[in-house]
Amino acid sequence: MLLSRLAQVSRDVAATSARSRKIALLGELFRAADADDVPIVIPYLAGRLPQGRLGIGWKLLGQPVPPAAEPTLTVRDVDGRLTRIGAVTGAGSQAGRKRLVGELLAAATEDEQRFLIALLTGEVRQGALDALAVEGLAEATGAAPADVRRAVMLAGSLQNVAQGLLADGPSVLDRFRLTVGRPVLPMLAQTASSVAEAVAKLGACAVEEKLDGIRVQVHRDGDDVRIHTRTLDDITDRLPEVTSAALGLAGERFVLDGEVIALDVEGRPRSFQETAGRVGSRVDVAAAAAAVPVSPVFFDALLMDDRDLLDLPFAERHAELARLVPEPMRVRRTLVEGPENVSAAEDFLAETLHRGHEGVVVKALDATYSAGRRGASWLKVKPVHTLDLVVLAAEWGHGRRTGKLSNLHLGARNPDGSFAMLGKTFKGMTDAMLAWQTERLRELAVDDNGWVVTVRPELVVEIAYDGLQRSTRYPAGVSLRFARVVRYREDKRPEEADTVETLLAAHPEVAP
DNA sequence: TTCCGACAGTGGGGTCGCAAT
DNA sequence: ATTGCGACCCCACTATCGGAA
Repeated sequence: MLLSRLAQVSRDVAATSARSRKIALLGELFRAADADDVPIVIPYLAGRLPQGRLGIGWKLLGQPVPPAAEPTLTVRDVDGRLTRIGAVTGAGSQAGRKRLVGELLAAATEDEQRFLIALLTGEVRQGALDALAVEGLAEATGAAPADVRRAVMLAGSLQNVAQGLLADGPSVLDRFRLTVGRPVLPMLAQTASSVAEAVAKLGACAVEEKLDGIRVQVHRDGDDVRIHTRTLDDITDRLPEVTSAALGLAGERFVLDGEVIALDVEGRPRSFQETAGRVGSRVDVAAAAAAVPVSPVFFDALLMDDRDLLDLPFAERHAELARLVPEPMRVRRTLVEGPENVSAAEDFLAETLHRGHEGVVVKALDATYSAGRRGASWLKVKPVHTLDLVVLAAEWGHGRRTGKLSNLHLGARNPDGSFAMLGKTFKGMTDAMLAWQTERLRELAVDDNGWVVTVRPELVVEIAYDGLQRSTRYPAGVSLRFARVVRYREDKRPEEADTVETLLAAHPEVAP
């Protein structure tokens, strides 16, 4: 199949807002693909490369290349070239990769170039990713969408399912079962604004501490232990302590879900930055582990011996977990029967925060494990802080925000009346707010370099954030974590904005 | 007819590792 | 030795479609 056909379909998919139409277009393309093309065509149309990321970003793509006049590239040709590009490493590799990418782009038409660049940078913005590709695949093969979706979650990959399905039909879907050693997409949580709201929604539930670490799925099969992240990357080699802990449990075959976190000698959590730095260290793992040891803390069991637990209610999965894993290696929790016991849940949240953790996750006791979904049966609750900050500048938006000032630069007051930038945010704005702030900030503009519009510091905005973190980038030595706009404070003057001093006083553990 | 679940988009800060400077 | 880039951790929120109620 020619690449030009994919580029055309991607354009058509982007051009329609109707999901049913997007799915039909994808299904049509998948039906037309040869068996050999399927492992390439499906990930491409889901916006991903079968090879994973290749170390090619905006910089390496360089200046525009004159396009070819006629489409000649086949998808298999492109796949082969990209595999070779990914294999280039060592000194001179950037120049080598750049040359090969340039040759590939030179062989592509304008349309194909657009698609390839989007694919390589991970920015195929066609309003359809994995979920709609799954629907398209179901349509192309006559399989039930729910069955395909489940197989993909269990396989951890759309590609494998697609290949089997197009070769052998819907009967292959039963082959995809939870297997030790093959990671499944983890279940995710939605946000609730309070414990009371979460308990009211879920009824009988477990309230568990939410640790600010790295999500892990741990598989053990005899002496073999594998550890995977939320995106299913294999990080086994970086976490010898977790491997030892898994081997120390009195079970031969299991799959557990949990978090790894660095704790200090008193058992209090170290900062997320420390945990993330440790888990990210690959070169000298022994030194990293000596400096920042991490602990696994589990909250769910997906498989035990040869029993798949995914469709059991959480209460039963947890009972299995508790039989295998001793209490210190499980998250702390409390059970709540319903809204009448909400104060117990609130007390537990307060205790958890006092112990230095991030918040709680409220989980329905009757819920099955919905792999890969951000289901409504897990609700996280974290405290939210707010500040009144001053807009120092704003950046022009992209995509559907093109022509709107989007990303705000936020500042707190210094003693001398100047402002210290604490970070940026593009979150929390409605379309109406975007329109309003674009107009208002243009009135205040003192400079526009085409990317950033600098403004007189007069507009006050209320910002919600999850906490402070150490920063080498910003002048106060701290930055806001997960800042988002709540509302504009036109009733406030910049002299009334919050100060760096009060901010640091509110987070003494982070203050430089 | 209205409501709501699921998705995609829009980017944020930090850290590590690698290659280039 | 330092700098810049890309990958991957963590993530909040809004708009929209289309099926459920």
